[in-house]
Amino acid sequence: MEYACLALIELAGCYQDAEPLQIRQIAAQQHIPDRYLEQLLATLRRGGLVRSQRGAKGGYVLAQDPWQVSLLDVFHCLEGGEVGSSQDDRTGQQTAERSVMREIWQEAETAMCTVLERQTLQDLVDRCNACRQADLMYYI
Amino acid sequence: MEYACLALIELAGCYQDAEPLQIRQIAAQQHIPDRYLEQLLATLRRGGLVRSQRGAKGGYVLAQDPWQVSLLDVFHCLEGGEVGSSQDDRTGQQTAERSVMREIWQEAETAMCTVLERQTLQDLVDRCNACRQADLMYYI
DNA sequence: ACAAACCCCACCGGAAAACCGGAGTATACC
DNA sequence: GGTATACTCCGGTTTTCCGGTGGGGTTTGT
Repeated sequence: MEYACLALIELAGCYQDAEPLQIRQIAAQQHIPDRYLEQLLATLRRGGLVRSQRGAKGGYVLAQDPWQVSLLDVFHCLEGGEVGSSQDDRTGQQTAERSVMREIWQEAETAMCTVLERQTLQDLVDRCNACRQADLMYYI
Repeated sequence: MEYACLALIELAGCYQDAEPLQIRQIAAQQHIPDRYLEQLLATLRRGGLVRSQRGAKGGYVLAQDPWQVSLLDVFHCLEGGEVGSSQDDRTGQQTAERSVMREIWQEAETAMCTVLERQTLQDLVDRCNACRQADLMYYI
């Protein structure tokens, strides 16, 4: 979840370099176990968020421009495709209370999604830079 | 999480009866395993949301009026008290990316909470009744 | 050919949620 | 008081998810 976003931020930061970033580099930069990150990037690739270049000098590149990818896209990609469709339907227990609860949960989730929707990878990169700037100010 | 809310809705619906509701009844009504519901209600009791009456003819009653309890209260009660304090802090890896990600997550959570905050138990009961009415309409 | 990189599948371990079971203990009612 | 009711506390089991690891295989540039 979080690791995938960190990797994407890293990729977005080097987007204009046109050089693929390797798993090892991202993992070292963000202090993430590389073997695990590999799986996450595979998921992101299957979701069409990144493209991979195999072989020597290979690596990963963002499939789209950083300002076209929202955090919501990342979430939908990671959450297995179907999120709120975890219906049991066992014996068809559809009490009024249950459906109302689902409604509320849906509303809450939607509220969360709208927040994530208006945060693109570019925004995150910018915020990171601003954050680092502030850190430097602290030193002076 | 969800089960606790269902139970509270049930309790809110019988609030004016001044008769305590038993676990068995709630469990049967909402198709929840009763032994599990027992634990949830114990948590809600410790959180001050419900009161329990022991012995024969005992059961549970809402501790406050249904319109004074929001879903957010329920959540805070169930989420163990401390929610956002799950920081690892292992080796102090506080990269700019990580703190930015935490910020976003916080924002998303806040958005969800504000939705939950303006839904009281009374609202849910009303919505349930409206839902059932609509179901009856369907029959005609 | 060879090494650097991605690719795939399967497993492990811990944490949390969901779910029982049993031994108490308080209360109502006779 | 005695008994039945029904909550209370404590522990154990199963399931699920996430982070993490291992051991292969396949593609690609030099």
